[in-house]
Amino acid sequence: MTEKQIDRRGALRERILAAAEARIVSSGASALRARDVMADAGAALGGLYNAFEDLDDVVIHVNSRTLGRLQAALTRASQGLENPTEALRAAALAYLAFAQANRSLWSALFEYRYASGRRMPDWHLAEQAELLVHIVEPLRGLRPDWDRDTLLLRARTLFGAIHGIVSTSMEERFVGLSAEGLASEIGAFVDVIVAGTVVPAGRPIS
Amino acid sequence: MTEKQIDRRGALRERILAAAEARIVSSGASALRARDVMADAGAALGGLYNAFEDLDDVVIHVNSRTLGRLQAALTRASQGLENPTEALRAAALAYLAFAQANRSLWSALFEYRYASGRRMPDWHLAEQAELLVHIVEPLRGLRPDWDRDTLLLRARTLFGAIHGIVSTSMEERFVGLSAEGLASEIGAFVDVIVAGTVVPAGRPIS
DNA sequence: GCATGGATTTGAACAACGTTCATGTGGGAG
DNA sequence: CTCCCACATGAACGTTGTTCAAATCCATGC
Repeated sequence: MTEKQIDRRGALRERILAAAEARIVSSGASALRARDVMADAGAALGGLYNAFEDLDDVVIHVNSRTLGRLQAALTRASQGLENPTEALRAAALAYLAFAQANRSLWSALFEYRYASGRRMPDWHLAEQAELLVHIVEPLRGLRPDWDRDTLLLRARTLFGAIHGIVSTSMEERFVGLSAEGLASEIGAFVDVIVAGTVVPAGRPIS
Repeated sequence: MTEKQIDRRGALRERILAAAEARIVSSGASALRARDVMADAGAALGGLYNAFEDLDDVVIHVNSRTLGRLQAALTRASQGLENPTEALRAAALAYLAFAQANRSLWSALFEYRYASGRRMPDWHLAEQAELLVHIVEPLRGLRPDWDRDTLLLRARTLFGAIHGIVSTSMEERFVGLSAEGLASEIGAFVDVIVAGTVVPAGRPIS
């Protein structure tokens, strides 16, 4: 394959991803249609299956981009914060802010269900696992006595907890809550976690 | 409408719900097909739209049943426990156990997405809100100083957190964890919450 | 320039889906 | 017994994602 062919292929992939992302932003991932995307991308319907495996594959790649932006937002929010509690709060609040500012893309990332039988590809699972870094590091400052496995385990649990609070609220499963109210609630939640996690005063690390 | 007609109508609804539930259990809600359900129920395809509004409506009614069983399991788990911490742990562990024992039905209840534009009916939202009772009561024992609104707010947050831990784990978003490991992790999480929530010793309730 | 051949692009065709609707039917009212 | 209407039926419809034979493109060799 020549360089120009690679460019053409890459350009089509790019146009498809841009079109799919725009449609997800405006109408949600569940309303994404192969015909709409390819019309927006300016190519024939069948071309989708030259550039990607199928429509789910397109969504996965859009999700990968969204994840990159989420990672950047979390890094930006907690960089330079030495205090573990502040870092944890900043990361949790940045997570919430990103979800609120990118509802549809965030829903596609965490709620979209692929066609039956499909599993998320390993490379995308690995990308998602890197979100835990933003929790592991503050947690290490809070509990220097925990080993790597314990840190990772607790970070995963804490991520699930914060994600659950955010998603339960975004789905409006129970009564709605204002954006600011939710932020202060998550701040309070992080404080409770920190208060219950720190090494008890006067009890030396064993 | 005569009584016999009501019986006939009710019997068909019942057969449809039973068939849909069985198919969700064995293949998941996303693989539910109107034709399969009606074949199992022993009626013509179009009959579905006499008994229910549409296929989503069938899923909602299956979900309502599942929710009833979940409610019963939670009530059974925490009844008679006076200690708030124990009651909270019991409810959280029962929630996890139910999810693990009823994977597909649980996923349908909390992850199924209705056709675009549809909202969950109010009566089903109200049913789901009753789950919070199992958290509000122990929380009231832990913090008698909190008023009704605060209790409800914190209960909703805590529900979202526990739900998030369970669902993150069930989706195998990160590395998998054994069933027992997850249970002990949730137990530890509840302990952390309780430790960070109780009225600080020596500080009188104001 | 031009012909060649393999790769890519195309869009008609296909199968599967939820939903609708004209038609058939069964059972209670008069 | 006859009417009548509410429910049952399944063929038909529109919309999907996906496939594939045919058309087209483009780098290469002469």
